[in-house]
Amino acid sequence: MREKTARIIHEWADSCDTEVSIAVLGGAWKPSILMLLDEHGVLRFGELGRLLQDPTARVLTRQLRELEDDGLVIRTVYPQVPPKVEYRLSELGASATPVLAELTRWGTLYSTRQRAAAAEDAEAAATM
Amino acid sequence: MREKTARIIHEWADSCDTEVSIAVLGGAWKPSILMLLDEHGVLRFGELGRLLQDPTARVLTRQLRELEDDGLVIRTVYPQVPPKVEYRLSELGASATPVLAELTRWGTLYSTRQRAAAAEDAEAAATM
DNA sequence: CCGGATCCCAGGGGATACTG
DNA sequence: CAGTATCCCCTGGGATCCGG
Repeated sequence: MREKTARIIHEWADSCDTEVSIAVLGGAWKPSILMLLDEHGVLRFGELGRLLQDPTARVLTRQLRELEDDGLVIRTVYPQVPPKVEYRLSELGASATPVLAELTRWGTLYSTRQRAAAAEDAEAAATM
Repeated sequence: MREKTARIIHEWADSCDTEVSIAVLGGAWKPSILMLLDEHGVLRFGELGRLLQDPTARVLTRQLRELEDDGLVIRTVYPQVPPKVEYRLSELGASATPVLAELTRWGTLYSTRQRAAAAEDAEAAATM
C-alpha cells in the first residue's frame, strides 16, 4: 500500500510527469494541507482539521499518510498521553509550493472568465 | 450536465481555486490532450486518439466534451461524409499551458527524487 | 487527542457493440 | 470517421462507531 504512487511512477513516469503531479497533489484536501503547512510551518492533527473545516478524521489521516509516504510531509509523534502529533513540510513538500501557486493562479483566472461569460449570457438573455 | 464545473465553481471557488484547476485539468487524458493541441495547433479526433495511444472512443469523446464545455477547447464539425471534426485550443485553453508545464516540471523532479531514494534503499539493503 | 475498522456510495474510466 | 449506448468495476471520499 505504501508503494502506490511508486508503482504509478514506475509504470508511466517518463511518458507523462503531469499525471504524477496530479496523482501526488490531487487529493481532496492535499493542496489545502500543503498550503497550510507552508504558511504555518508546523501544525498538529487537530489544528489542521479545524483549519480545513473538519473533514472526517479518517479522511484527513489518509491524506496525511499518503503525503508522508510520498515524502512531502514529515510526521512527528510525541510519545505522551494524550497523544500529540505534528506535521510539517519536507524539503520536497516545500518544493511543491510554486506548483500550487500556479494552480491557484490559473484557477482564479478561470473562475473569473467563467463568471464573466455567465454575466454576458444573462445580459444577452435579458436583451432578447 | 453541461454545468458541472460551473456548479463546482459557484460552490467553493474563492475558498480554494486550486481545486478548480484540478477539477478542470485533472481528467485522465486532459493534460495530454491540451499539450498535444498546444503543440500541433489543430488535430482531428482520430489523430488525437492515435497520439494518445488509443483511449476508448467514448472516454476520449467525454474528455473533449468536458474541455469544450469548460471553454478550453474549440470543436469544429465539418458537415460532410465521412465526418470530420477538428479540435483546437481556445485562448483560455492556451492560458493553461504554463500550469501544465509547471506540473510536468515538478512531476519530473518528484520522480527523480523518488528514484534516487529507491536507489539508496537498495544500496542500504545490499550493504546490510 | 489521534487515530483504526467497517460499511457505504457516487462517479470516472474502461470494454464491447452499434450507428449516421 | 466520429461518435453513442450499455454495462461493469474500482477507487476515493465520507459517515459512524470503537480504541489506546
